[in-house]
Amino acid sequence: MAERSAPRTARERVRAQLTAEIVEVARTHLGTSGAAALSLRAVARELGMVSSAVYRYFPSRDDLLTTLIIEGYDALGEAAERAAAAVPASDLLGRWLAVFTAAREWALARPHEYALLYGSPVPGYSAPQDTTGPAGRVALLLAGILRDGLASGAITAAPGDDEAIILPGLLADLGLPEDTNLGTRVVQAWSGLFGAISFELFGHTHNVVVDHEKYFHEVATALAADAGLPSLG
Amino acid sequence: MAERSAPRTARERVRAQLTAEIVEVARTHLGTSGAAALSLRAVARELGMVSSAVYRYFPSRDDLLTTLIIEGYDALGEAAERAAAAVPASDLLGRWLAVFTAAREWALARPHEYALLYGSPVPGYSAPQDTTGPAGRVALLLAGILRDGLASGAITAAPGDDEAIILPGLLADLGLPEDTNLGTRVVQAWSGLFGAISFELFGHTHNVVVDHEKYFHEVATALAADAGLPSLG
DNA sequence: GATTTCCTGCGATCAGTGCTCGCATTCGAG
DNA sequence: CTCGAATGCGAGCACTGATCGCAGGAAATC
Repeated sequence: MAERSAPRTARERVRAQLTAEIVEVARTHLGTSGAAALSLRAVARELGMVSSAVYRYFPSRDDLLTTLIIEGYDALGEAAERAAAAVPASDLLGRWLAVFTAAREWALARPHEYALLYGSPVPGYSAPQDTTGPAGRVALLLAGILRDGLASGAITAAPGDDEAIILPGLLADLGLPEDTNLGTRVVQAWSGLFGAISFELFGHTHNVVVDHEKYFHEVATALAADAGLPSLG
Repeated sequence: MAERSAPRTARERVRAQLTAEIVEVARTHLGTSGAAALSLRAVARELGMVSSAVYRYFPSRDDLLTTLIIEGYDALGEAAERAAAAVPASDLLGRWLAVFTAAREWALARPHEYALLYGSPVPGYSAPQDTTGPAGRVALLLAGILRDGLASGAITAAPGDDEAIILPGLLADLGLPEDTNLGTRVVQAWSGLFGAISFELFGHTHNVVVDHEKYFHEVATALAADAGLPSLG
């Protein structure tokens, strides 16, 4: 298991590359056809190999999907982090809105991949446990903004029941106090963010909202206000 | 097309009943296996007929799913309406919370059916157009509460850009003014409601929220406050 | 350097799926 | 009573995910 990250032998190198190629082709197919239509055999065909050969790299179709999910969470998280980092750290509302907008734009650019992350869980019905890390990156960003605001005094947290609602260890990890409602507000904003994106992307606001961008901005600022962010960053 | 609702001949009667039976068996299978695993052949087997016979009743698997979706929206809407009707009409916050709680409980009781409604759109990627009616019933309820509050003076609407965000004809249908933000808040609450349910059901708040019921109540009241509902109904 | 183990790809195969089509049977309207 | 429409059946097509035994070649061991 040592030196897993640095493939020494030629065999390991070509295996790593072929694995990456399979994922890449799969993501392309995912983007055009959707997750339900993703066929392991079609991926194999496009790579010029027979279907059973793919099973040397992924034990099942669901494992391939899980890889796509993890990479998707990572890509989305990185996009949000980059967008937030481009805003002055003191501009709390600006960072908040940057995270929201980046997440929406990432989703709009690849709806099927987004649906894989935040739609119905497709592999069986068990939430993949090893995806919790990458999946939380966006929420981490939002929590970080609140923590910074708390430290700088820009935010005065309202008293609340966080310790009874949010997993206590998580609050500690996030650096948030236990007797306020900041943790709840973070989760609410997180859930509201992807709820809004899902509603737009899955067509629920079709024939309801005419200016989706403006609506989204409205939701983002409302959630920011709920979390205690002052209107002027 | 006349007298569609009252089947006269024996043939029409048995056809209507068999159609209903197919849907019922399909919903059972959906509840245990999930939408992706719903097999038309399995449904046919359970009904003692051959798979091709089902095609006399539903032109395709997706049409069967569409029927399940529409019936699901209707059932969910009816559950929410009944819960809201059980609260005194003057208790605005009580009605609001009743809608929220009823929707969550409906979803928790049948996660797969809920996922069919508010998860990733499964038939191809086109949002079924004939589902927009039943799908809006919950949103209609929320809008009705705000309209009542506006009429009784319990709510004073904040000025807003609704006419630029929400489809104007819809605002008129809902009886909401055009120069406030009530329409936007309704949609935000609607989206936040199902965002919260989806997050809980799809496992995103696993290892994050410990008391889901309390958290949900918190979100519901926060969205009510955003919409202008006073804390005491 | 020779040998043996392991890795990899192949082809055949299995069970299952959605869906189509032609053939009987049966029901209901004329 | 007759004829057409509705209904069910079974075979069949093209496809899927997944398994298995077999061959060739790379890698590790002797």
